[in-house]
Amino acid sequence: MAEKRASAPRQSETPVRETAVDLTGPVEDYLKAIYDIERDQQAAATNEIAQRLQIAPASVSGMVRRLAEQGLLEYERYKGVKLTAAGRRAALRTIRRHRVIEAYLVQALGYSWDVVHEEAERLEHAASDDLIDRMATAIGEPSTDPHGAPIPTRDGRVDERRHRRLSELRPGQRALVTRVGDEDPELLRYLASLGLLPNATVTLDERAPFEGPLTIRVEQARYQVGTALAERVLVELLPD
Amino acid sequence: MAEKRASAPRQSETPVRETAVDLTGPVEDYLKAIYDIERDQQAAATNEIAQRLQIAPASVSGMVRRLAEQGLLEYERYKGVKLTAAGRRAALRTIRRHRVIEAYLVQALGYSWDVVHEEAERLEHAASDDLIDRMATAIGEPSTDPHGAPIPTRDGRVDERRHRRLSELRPGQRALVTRVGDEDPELLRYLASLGLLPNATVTLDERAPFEGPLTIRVEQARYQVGTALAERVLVELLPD
DNA sequence: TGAGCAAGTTAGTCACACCTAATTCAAATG
DNA sequence: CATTTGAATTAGGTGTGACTAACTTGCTCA
Ligand SMILES: [Mn+2]
Ligand SMILES: [Mn+2]
Ligand SMILES: [Mn+2]
Ligand SMILES: [Mn+2]
Repeated sequence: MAEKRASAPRQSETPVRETAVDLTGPVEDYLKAIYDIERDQQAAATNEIAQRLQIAPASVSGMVRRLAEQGLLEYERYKGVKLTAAGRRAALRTIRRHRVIEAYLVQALGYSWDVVHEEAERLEHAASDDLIDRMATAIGEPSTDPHGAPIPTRDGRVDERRHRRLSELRPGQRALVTRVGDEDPELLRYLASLGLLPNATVTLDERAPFEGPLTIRVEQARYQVGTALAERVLVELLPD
Repeated sequence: MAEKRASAPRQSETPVRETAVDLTGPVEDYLKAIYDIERDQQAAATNEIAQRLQIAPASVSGMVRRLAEQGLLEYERYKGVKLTAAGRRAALRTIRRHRVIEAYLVQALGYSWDVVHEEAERLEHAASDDLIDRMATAIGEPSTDPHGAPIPTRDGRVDERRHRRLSELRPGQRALVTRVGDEDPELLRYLASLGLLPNATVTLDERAPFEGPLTIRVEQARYQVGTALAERVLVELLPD
């Protein structure tokens, strides 16, 4: 027993500005969510954070104020939040953990890709940096997780290329699947059944009007898929 | 994101007696500690629980009352606590997790035995049953952890044989090391340097009077060790 | 320009898990 | 059998992270 708890009492009299140590699980999840939202929009809105974390917007207001006081966020009331450098560093550390864990579970323990997200969502807060590094080494330092998301390096660098969505292709265009949404096990199982995995080649044949279904080809096979699915598949355009 | 939190709000109006679901990390540690103490004494004293968990006795009083209300403990004020059947089940589940994790870290990831306890102390609360089973399978379903402690089975059975301490041997007796204390990394490193690992054969040569140092032999080599060390090494007597 | 409304914040509450200080209890001792 | 004492409990308090209900704010559109 005798483990350090995150909720230990403040006993330091000197309020020294600490270098982002020992964040709680919930805080790590906030930072991840904000990092994610910020990649699309320029600032993360309260409601969007709340939706991703499945909590009430009022709860987000409170937390966000505290994180700003700790120097992890820039926050102006009614204006949304942005990560500070410290906040971004912490977010990337957690994201690295999450993705290394997912990759390890699949490659070393035979997990299927549709269930690893949930497990990683908990383990990311409990694993030490050392464990994460050992896992990464054991599976050959992969550069992406099982869903194609890039794994940040130990020192917080990450491939930030923004890919286009399968739904944005023009008929006739061929592309490489680079990354798919990782949160919905059902979606992942369905994608697998279509062969729509990272590194697969996909061609958009037709698009029905008014956000209608797309006709795609994946390695010879033809499928019709909805836009909700096509929006969650990121691709890289292939030259003709 | 979107993970289930242990600190979710109570929204059920019906106070149904639930079947021990979803315990928090601290609660799991309490149950483990109480299980451990109960193996030696007949009931776990408040102060002893507090000491093991490194928290104030007052905190234990409060927690113990809540756990009793949840049906995990039998508790009578000023009389100490005992695990109920449900409490014991939960304790053994956590202990299984802890020990499987320790074994996996050593056997699959090359950890050294002196550091795995701390890592397991956190991971035991985050890993799913499925992950634990996969880990166990991956390393061949070991029956003990790296320190010789028996791993409970999936269905909560465990080898409860009580071993004697090295300090209790009589001069001339030969014994097999079965298990050593797992919490102190320094002790573990020292034991390793003496070769005093599970499955080693040890002979007690002499014992100095008044709790004095013991002279032991481990595979030909002769050492003098203190009683504090010898109390933390469990052995099984070998016939002459 | 000023309603109306959605987004966001504040106010007040709760459970959890810890703390210190003060008090109570039980068991041993003279 | 009263006193002492150490173990245990109670009282009161804190920080975290959630909630609902009530409010403010800022933006859009008539
Ligand atoms: Mn994921
Ligand atoms: Mn998480
Ligand atoms: Mn251990
Ligand atoms: Mn623990």
